[in-house]
Amino acid sequence: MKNTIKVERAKHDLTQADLAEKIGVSRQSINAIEKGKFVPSTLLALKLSKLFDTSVEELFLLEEGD
Amino acid sequence: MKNTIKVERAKHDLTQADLAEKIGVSRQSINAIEKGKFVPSTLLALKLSKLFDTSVEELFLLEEGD
DNA sequence: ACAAAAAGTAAATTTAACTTTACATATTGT
DNA sequence: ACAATATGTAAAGTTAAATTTACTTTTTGT
Repeated sequence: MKNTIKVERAKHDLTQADLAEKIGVSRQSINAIEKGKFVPSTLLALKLSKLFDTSVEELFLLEEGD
Repeated sequence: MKNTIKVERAKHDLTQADLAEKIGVSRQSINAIEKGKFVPSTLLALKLSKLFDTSVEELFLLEEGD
């Protein structure tokens, strides 16, 4: 499972802390998600896709073995 | 958080057990998700939207307070 | 170069997703 | 009505998501 959060964050000029605050999670959670340490809940995924005006499918990409 | 899994399942003529097997979770998980007892992981949400040929956004709907 | 801001990391804990087993109720076909 | 299939539910347990605190490293601005 890959994700494009770092890129979207750059497009929207947000720091990890900014993003964390906007969607109501800890900064470390954003960092961990970007680094692929875990996959966020559907709730978070939806909030992220909404904020970035994209889709969950574009933000989170299924890979072989998922 | 609402979801339209029951409807999609009907469209595709699948039982809860059928769907559970197809995406690799227990039947009770499907039932619990349909009943709104919990929100599935992003991984499951993506598998469901793929199987039903729709989007996570259409399958899972954010509500007030989410 | 220096300071400040941003990002990375990690251990310990809490909360939520998901499983298993097991049984109860509802629906459908004959 | 009866049997089979499908759905609902619940308790107990496991796994994964997310938090908190706290510290280190990297990046950016002046």
